[in-house]
Amino acid sequence: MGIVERREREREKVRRQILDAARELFARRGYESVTMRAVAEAIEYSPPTIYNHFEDKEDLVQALCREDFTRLFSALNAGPHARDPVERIRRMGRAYARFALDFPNHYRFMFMTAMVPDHKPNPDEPGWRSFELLLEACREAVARGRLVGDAPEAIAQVLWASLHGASALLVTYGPEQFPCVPADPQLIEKTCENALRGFLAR
Amino acid sequence: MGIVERREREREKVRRQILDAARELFARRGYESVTMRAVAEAIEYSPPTIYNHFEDKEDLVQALCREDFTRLFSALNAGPHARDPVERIRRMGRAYARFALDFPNHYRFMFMTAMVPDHKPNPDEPGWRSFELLLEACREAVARGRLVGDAPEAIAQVLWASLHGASALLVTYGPEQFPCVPADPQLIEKTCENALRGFLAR
DNA sequence: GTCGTATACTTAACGTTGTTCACTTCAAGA
DNA sequence: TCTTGAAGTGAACAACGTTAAGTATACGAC
Repeated sequence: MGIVERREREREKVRRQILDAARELFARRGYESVTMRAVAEAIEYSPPTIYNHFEDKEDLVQALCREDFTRLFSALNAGPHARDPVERIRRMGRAYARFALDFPNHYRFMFMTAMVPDHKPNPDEPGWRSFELLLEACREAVARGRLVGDAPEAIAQVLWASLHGASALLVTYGPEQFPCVPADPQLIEKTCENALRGFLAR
Repeated sequence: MGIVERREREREKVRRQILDAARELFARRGYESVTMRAVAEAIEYSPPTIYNHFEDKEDLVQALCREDFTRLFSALNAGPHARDPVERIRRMGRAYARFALDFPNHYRFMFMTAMVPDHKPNPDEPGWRSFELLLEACREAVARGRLVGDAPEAIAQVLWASLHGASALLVTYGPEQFPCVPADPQLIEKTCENALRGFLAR
């Protein structure tokens, strides 16, 4: 009865090829440059074959991003587990920003692109799970009196928003194209630190 | 010799019609929905006519955004001129965020979309001029000892990044689709205030 | 008034995109 | 041996941005 398993494996293998080819195109040149035909050509299949594995182009890129974001969340979790929750937030912030700068097209698609209007967030999504990590650290920091001034949920959102802002500006403009004055080379670090400082108990 | 002037007026009138039709489409349904054909149909001309007034679609939308951003910068400048530079920053922040939420598609295009790689920022661009407003207020605040901890240029960038982050998250997800916990209804206000607090002299 | 000329505009088309349909092929189960 | 179901393909469709070629018209010069 290994037949259906073998078929399943073969199917999975093609799916993998599609994802890998699409990732290459997507990471290098962004959403618009991932054409179904280009992906098909890269794996030496005809374009309609992709539709046997993915509903449409958006579904394909979503799957792609979900994979890579899963890596991010491992990165957020990895490293020595700092005892101090504030230090933990700092390290997560650095890993988060590093991901944004290393995979700007993924970041753009996941955090800077409108979803379908009726899309409800889902606890299995990496976005949800990563925010939970931050939220947990904030809860602990508030419980220990290290962060003050608001509820952990609000603090976590403000911290995320601030760091997202710095990351998104760099993803959008690059360090070279800021208006008026060039981007501060430590913009991310400073934004993260300043947002924390606003909540830090003294 | 009013003939060339009249011709010029007629030409300008068509240009206006194009911009207004495109604005309607763009504001309501975003960049992708602004098709040259749809704009042409709205003004009852044939599609190629648009190319007599704009180089291509991107040029059209750029012109559109420049117009509306000019309004933003008036808004940033308007209102009673607060004596206290920190209060001025607060008010600019509110006007900025209001613009982002009122015109999310404009905001997305100007601040969340990659420009052509070789594009150099331009002092006449509204983005540049608005940042100058913020920078000026920061310089004054630092000079008066109201904000401390870094150079005015760095402070201005961190403040902008933080506020942009909150605005961009709301533009992307809307208040309903945040992961894990719903968006704090005061996210913008809190992010802005927290970023300021981090630099405030005590 | 008549003749070139420049300008605004349109029709038709090109090349590309995402996606669908009808068809073939071929292995698995009855 | 026949049937069935899935995988894969070629051709096509509609929509897109954009361009080329041609037409009409209003202008300036004779």
